[in-house]
Amino acid sequence: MMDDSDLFKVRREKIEALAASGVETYPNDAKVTHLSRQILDAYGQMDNEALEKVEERFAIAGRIMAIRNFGKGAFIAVQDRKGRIQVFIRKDKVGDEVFALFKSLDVGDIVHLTGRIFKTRTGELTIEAEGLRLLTKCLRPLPEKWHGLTDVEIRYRKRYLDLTVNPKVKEVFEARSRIIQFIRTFLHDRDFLEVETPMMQPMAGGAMAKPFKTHHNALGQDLYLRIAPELYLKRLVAGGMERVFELNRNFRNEGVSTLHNPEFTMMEFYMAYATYEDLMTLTEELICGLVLEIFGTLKVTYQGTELDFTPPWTRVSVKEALVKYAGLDPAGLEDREKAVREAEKRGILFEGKEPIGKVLMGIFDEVVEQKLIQPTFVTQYPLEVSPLSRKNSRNPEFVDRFELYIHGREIANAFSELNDPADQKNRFLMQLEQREAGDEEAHGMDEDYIMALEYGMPPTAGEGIGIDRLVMLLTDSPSIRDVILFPHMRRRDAGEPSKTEGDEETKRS
RNA sequence: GGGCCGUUAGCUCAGUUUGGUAGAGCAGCGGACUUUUAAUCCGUUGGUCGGGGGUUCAAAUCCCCCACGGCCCA
Repeated sequence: MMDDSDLFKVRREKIEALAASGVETYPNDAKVTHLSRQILDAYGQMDNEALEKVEERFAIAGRIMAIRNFGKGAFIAVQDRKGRIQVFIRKDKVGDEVFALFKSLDVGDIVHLTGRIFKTRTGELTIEAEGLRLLTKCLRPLPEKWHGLTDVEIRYRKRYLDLTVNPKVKEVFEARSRIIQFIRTFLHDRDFLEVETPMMQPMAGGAMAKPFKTHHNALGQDLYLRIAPELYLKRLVAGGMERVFELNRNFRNEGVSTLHNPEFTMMEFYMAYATYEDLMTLTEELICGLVLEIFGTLKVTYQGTELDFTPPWTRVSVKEALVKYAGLDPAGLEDREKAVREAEKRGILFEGKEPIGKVLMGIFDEVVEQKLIQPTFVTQYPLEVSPLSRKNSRNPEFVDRFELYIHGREIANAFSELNDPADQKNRFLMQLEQREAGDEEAHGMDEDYIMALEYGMPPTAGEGIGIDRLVMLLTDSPSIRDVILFPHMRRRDAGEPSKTEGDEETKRS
């Protein structure tokens, strides 16, 4: 379709002409000696007198991002993975043949350049070209040099273009990589073992969410994409892997928004002989370490709001938070009827079957969550919404759990794990009741997990941290799509179901 | 799921209120120019106006449906 556009045709003809003249059009033998950044760092401070004494020759490669032509000379901006450097090419230096090749090049072409360095009149360190090769032709015009690519839909669908022309985008993903690297190192340093557990599970457990369903043809078996790795990781703890973590994708069959992508990255870790209180301290250490790594300070700005990560962070129970942030009368927390009335006052309606814990959390989600701007640990969650969590010793209606909120968003969820198999079985039965009452997200019964607990899992604390949301905070990104390279987008040819798709996928694997 | 906004040249955008031959800048093409950096100057090509239907002598513009996206709400 777009192959017919004049711009495409002109560029294809250029490369066909080169091929016809005997030039290898897609060579792969070009050797690179320097990155743009290395040259600028090493020689950027020198004046021309000093640069003249530099005998070294530099070979760079990258994409042409700008061409400024002057008849028998030209400036071009070449972009590699570390930035851009300017190259000056002059006819009397490179000769007629190479200069003619240069004249046929376009912005977007990937080239190899060799030469010496000097400074221009305006003081910019520049390579004076002695050699030039076209490595890869860019057949389609790049977005405009000044405004760039701003259409967010195209940015997400064609991320390669976004990365090429919007340098900030790459910085976000470089930060993401550093964040993940930091987390791995942090946990390895504390003797955690990184593991990988099934993403395709016969039943999707470990969280309350709707799963994606798929099917194994040879086994004739339905499978679910995991909503959490939790139950497998705890089986590992039962097996003696006392400290494990997994940093990988979860899948939840829910809506998409600036905070939700159907697949998202979660880091879960489990630590035997620790409690949820130990994990609060560990979480402060981890996230403060990250914030310092990325910003060099604990006070950072996210979307115009200053966040202060200086520990210790506020710790407040769900009930205290309901009183403090939602203005509930403490008496309204006592029984279900009063709680429902409090909820109704705030416009939140309940059908009539939800246990009190769900009612309290309903108010919490609606009213309190958005007010937790500074890093805050919310503790002591109702039993009904925490089927895998250990009961609090003093108040068994609540569990030893916390969630970390920053900027009104849940960033982490952790608890002292329930390792009493009888209690766990009862909790699953409670969940089944909720499921029968119409709660599609209620947890299912996992007999094998209970059996693992029957063999014995040591007292353990576990936590999940939403990596995408954390990266959003640490890169000042307003949307989760800005921190996921290829966020899920609705297909554009939605009306036309493709018959071959399934076949292709089988062939590929 | 609901509300609002958007979709016009490869890219960034005017043009829609008030229907009357579809525009600009950049990119491209031709020409001038050997220290520019959004280089400059002269000339010039390029459009199923997201898709479909309707109203009208006439629709990018008004009406309806659909697709995709963004923001807000649930």
